Amino acid sequence: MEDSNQPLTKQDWLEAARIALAQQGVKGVKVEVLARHLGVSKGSFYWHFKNRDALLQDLLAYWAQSTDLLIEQASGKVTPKAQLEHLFTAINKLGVTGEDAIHTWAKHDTTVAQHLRAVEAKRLDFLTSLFRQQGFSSVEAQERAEICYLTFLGYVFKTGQDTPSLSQLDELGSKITALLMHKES
Amino acid sequence: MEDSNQPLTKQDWLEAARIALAQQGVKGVKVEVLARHLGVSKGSFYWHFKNRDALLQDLLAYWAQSTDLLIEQASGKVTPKAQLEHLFTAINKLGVTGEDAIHTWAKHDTTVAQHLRAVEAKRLDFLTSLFRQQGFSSVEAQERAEICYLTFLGYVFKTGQDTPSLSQLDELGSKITALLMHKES
DNA sequence: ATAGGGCCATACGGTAGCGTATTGACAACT
DNA sequence: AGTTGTCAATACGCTACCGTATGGCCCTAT
Repeated sequence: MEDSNQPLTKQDWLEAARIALAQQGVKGVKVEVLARHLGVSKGSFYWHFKNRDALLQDLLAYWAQSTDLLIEQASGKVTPKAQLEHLFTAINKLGVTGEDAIHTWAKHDTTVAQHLRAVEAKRLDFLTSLFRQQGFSSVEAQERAEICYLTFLGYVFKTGQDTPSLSQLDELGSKITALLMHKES
Repeated sequence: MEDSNQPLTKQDWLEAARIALAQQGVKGVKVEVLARHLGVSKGSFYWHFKNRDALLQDLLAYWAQSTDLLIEQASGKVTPKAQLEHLFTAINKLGVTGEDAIHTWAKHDTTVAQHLRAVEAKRLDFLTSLFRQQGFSSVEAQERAEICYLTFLGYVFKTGQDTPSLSQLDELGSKITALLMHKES
């Protein structure tokens, strides 16, 4: 499978590993399985990577980038509401890359846990700043940011397409934005 | 480890498996590893269970019960607000049994997916009924129930104790209840 | 043409885990 | 004392996977 008669690149392996990670978790990222899936032998793998751990490390860095890109992209919008909504739609377009696998992974690997903590700090900081721009107090902004983030996490974690009314991430984003960005009085 | 010189029961194995599932995911539930952890050989395991799959099936049923118990318990409270808050505190007391592992598991096992769907339907129906009792329309109640549920999922999925302000599930429950149960006008 | 490097196949030894088969310790009952 | 049932140890074959060692093919540069 996946024949193209072209020599494989490190990126090809990374992409295959990313898919395996998203679908099967870390323990599903297996050298010989990836090799079979790419239509080569593992002799190829050990030319591109020192060992399996090296692949996993690259994979982690590869994943960590996406948050930076998303935040940078959303910062372009003008109002906080628009930025928050844009986040959801952008994530929806990208598709979710296996956040759940990363979180599960982080439970057993200290390095992964550290990276995850850093990434989540960035995400929460950005969300908090949005709510503060909306006029909420520091504490209130932080709490709403967390609820917003947890809801997002819950969504990407659910993966079941059986959500009745808020099936699309877009719709969820709109609803969340309306509920949490709304200021009374 | 875990010596007590008492003969093991099926429940002992189930409990050990439950912990392994929560910590390592399905692929972490290994017969020989559990045996080592229980201080016996796997000869014991294959007396209590036909094979690994049988254990996993029992494990799934074991998990599915908890939702029924929780809903039944929460139904005792009078107001919808109290019921919702009670859910969070009760869950907090029980500790979370590895919801994330179940969800990840469900991605590759159709049977698990079905059970999970059923359990989640129960949960959402209950939450929706709470919001309807509060006076929200059918659609609005359903949407708020989903957001509430997703937030909960996000919390149990996060597992990182680094949540700054809403670190306890109780606090999150209060905040969520206040935000979502509040009716304007 | 030939020498070297990029990319991969094959073969090997090692470990971990599943499941089976056989045997054994120990208690309770007769 | 002997029989039976409960629970567990041991030994075995099988598969999947990791990592290494070695050699081969093709392309390019000299």
